Amino acid sequence: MLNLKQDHSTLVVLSVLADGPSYGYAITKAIAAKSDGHFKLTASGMYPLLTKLEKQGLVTTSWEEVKAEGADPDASGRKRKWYTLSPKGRRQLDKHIEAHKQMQHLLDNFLAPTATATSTNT
Amino acid sequence: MLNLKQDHSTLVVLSVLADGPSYGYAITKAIAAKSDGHFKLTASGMYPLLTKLEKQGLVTTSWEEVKAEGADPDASGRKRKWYTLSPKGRRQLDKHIEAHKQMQHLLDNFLAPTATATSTNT
DNA sequence: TCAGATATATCAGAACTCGATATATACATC
DNA sequence: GATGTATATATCGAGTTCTGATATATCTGA
Repeated sequence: MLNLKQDHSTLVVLSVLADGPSYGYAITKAIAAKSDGHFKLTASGMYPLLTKLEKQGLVTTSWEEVKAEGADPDASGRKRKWYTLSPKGRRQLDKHIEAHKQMQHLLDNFLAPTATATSTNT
Repeated sequence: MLNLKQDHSTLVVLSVLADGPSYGYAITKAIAAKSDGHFKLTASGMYPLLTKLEKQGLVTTSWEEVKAEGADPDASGRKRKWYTLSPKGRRQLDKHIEAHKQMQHLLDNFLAPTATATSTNT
């Protein structure tokens, strides 16, 4: 079980929201499912991050009541805070993906089997 | 210019040392060169990390004097602290590489082109 | 002599991490 | 109706990490 750091969390959360609006609890479940149970983003990591994304204008939010089946329509039940990826957020996701790919590419130079500097022609 | 975080720093530093012993200043230069000038690991990130690696037994160290050309052999000149990858460090490097590859693999699930959330229907 | 490169190292304010805690509803089972 | 588990959002705080600034000292070339 790998705890995600902010960089990866941001990438992953924006990616999940690119599939459509969602809310905190569902996002944590989606991340666990999509990573085959390997990624873990707990509430204490998720909510501060979502608040940050909102402040940066990458997501927009709205509250919605969760009506229980056959519940009194006037009763106030549990609430969900929905997060929707904004156009700015989508552009940011693209940037994050690009940056991630560049990072991977650059790291490849360090992951190669320790070459004994043989022939390296250009 | 990307500042490296500890996870990546560790991977990259151990990787550089896998090519042979080196010292702090040279490692920062090697990282910059190997990453085509994109990775930056400053002194304030490098030395605490090297100390940590030493404490963990991943590297062994030794001081060596840098003799100036034609200098008095008895004069005490500038010193270098050399870092050598230990067998434990090499195993740790392998583990880091493996973990990194798994992370990449898992992240792929989130980087795939999002179905068509940019819905075209009106 | 002066500037810039080499070389190691710490400091401190800021940011981040993450288990624990708080609050509340929903639902199945006993 | 009590009990436990899942759903749902959110903050706290001790510990760790990050990073520009600072300190110290040597070497090299103009």
